[in-house]
Amino acid sequence: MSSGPGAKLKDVAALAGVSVGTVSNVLNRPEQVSVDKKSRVLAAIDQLGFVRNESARSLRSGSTRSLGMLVLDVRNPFFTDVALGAENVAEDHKHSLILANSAEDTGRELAYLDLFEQQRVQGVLITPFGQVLERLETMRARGIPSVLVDRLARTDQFCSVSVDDVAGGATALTHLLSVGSVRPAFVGGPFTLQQVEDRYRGAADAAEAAGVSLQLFETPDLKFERGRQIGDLIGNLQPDKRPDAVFAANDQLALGLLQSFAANGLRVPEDIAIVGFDDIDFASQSSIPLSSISQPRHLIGERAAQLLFDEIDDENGHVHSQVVFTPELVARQSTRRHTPAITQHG
Amino acid sequence: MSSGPGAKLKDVAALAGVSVGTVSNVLNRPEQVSVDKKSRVLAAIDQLGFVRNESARSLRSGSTRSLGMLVLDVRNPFFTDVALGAENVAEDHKHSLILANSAEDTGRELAYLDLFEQQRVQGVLITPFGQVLERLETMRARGIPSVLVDRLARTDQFCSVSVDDVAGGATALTHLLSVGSVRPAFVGGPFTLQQVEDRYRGAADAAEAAGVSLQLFETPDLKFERGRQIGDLIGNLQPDKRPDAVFAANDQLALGLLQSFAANGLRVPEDIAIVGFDDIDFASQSSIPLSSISQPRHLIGERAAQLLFDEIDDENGHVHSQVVFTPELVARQSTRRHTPAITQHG
DNA sequence: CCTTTGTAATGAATCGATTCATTTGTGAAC
DNA sequence: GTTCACAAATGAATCGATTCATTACAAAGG
Repeated sequence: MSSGPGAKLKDVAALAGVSVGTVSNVLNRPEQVSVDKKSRVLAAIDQLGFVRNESARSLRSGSTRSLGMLVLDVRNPFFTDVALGAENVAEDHKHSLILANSAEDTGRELAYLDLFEQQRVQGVLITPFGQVLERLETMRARGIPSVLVDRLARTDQFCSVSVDDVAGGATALTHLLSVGSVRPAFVGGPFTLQQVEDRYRGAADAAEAAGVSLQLFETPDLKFERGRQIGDLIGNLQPDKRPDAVFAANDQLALGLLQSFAANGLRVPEDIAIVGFDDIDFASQSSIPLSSISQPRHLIGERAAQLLFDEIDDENGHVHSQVVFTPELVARQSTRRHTPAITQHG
Repeated sequence: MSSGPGAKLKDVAALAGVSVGTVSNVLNRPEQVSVDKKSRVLAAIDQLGFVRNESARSLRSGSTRSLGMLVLDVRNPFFTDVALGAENVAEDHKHSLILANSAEDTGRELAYLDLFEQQRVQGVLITPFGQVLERLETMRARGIPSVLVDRLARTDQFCSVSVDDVAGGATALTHLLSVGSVRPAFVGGPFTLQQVEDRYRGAADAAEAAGVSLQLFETPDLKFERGRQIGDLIGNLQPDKRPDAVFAANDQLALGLLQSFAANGLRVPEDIAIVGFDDIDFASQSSIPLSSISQPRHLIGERAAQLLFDEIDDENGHVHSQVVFTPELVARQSTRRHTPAITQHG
């Protein structure tokens, strides 16, 4: 198990007194090797500290045991959770997952796709940022299939795993109404983001169905700071013109609103209720625990990886499918119904 | 730029009417190739959609352009930030970074080290969990050096990049005293974690130097839930026996405390001040922004990668060094001095 | 005109494991 | 005793790029 650097298959074979083919068989088809030779080989491997050279293995065998995964932001726990789900499945298939970060940068996105191709990964999980579908098609033509994650494939050329943002938006707004809101508002943007668009549409439709109008605060991004800014704006409105509940397009914005309201002396949920989207860890860890719409992150990663292996293993018979999960409400204190009889202190 | 799968160097050479050696030169030493042949080769590459096979490249050249990085928890933004810093440096060296997650599991840790060895990465950045130093030594003997991240190397056999937790602890406690605390407490554990031990020691020493006693609430882990639990415990103490300020060993704990205090009607910082450690994003995004001790995460990753390349590039002349950063206080509302004259509302 | 020098280009050998057609060995069946 | 079937083991060919010793050619110098 110790010894000098660079022992190779040949050395192991020599020490064990067998052929290189046999050593390779011990590694790859142990059931075809007699017990005594197998143990001699294993002993030799141990003694020499032999580590198989993966480059050589995959060059000859034509298959790397790895998948590539390209996400928009590794710092975002949503994506790391999805990645962990995918990694679980990859592990079951004895593959490893190479995680890369496009950081919402077209150049980086293409560079990593190049890298994945050079590494000859068996398949790619990707949340696309730029216009890469065509590129992904040519990659598939060259034998590297891909699955879209957190994006609905509009064509039937791809498998995809996503979440029904329209339904999520509807759920959020219905919840606000159910806890007594009569002047709800939506905070989020830009509407060029499909997910923002969908979440808003779901909420707007639900409001209309209930005969309530939905106020709109459009933002250029979904960041915390922006939430604080909009929160200050809302806090300065006359109490009778101020929304009594807010649906924020994601939790970052919602946390920004929450901080601003706390600073401006607005009570949550008594003066104004808040529901976010994503249910990141910190939603539940906020001083006033934040209600949110939760996506099955781990499951998204798992399903995506399963679909990918499905295509890898059955190149021809595979039919693409679109998996759409319905997100669920997690109600917490930020939308607790305010019962006037019992004034809450906490 | 498109076309069928699997074009190889040989095909490119044939199409361009040159030898394979020349094509390889275009890829690796373009300055040694005449302009016209170079352009013909590039045209052929484009036409065939040739993508170089990285396995073959690294098998022959004996060098993979990649580093391995093994962290305790990819979900923790601290580690992703460190990884991004390391990735920047790797990129400058035209290397890619393979990020893996030991998830504080000895088995996974060893499995990934195996994987890195098989992949023949050029070097490893690691925050060790189990007893792997010996293993890392044999890896180095086989040509794969490593640098310890967020851990001080006790031997001079390794480079390491870490943070002075003792100093950080002292800073935290001194700060609490400076904003008027007379009954400070420390929350954290287990003390088998070096970092907890160090942070406590720093704080305890600072307290002693100031002639103040430091109350200790020891915890079996550093998670949010635990913080809430301890928070409830503290909240139930008699006001005159209750600490007037808490230093939490990390921000997760601190956020748990914060939530508990809010729920129990304790005002922060008026009734009790809180300072955390790590300065994660959500420290500043909490309803009551949390003071914290900030570590230069990005810089830690950069320095670690630089040290690693230093050893990779200069195998022999390299001398190991220990880089220790001093963390800095970021004071926010959770430790704002309470001036009795002006009662704060926000 | 011959030699020298230097730049471009060539292509066979090579990296280390896997594969597979072939050989060896063993026991059963006739 | 010969044949057959089957399992175990062999080792040469192979994957696709890189490397490097060698060749080709042109320009410069004498």
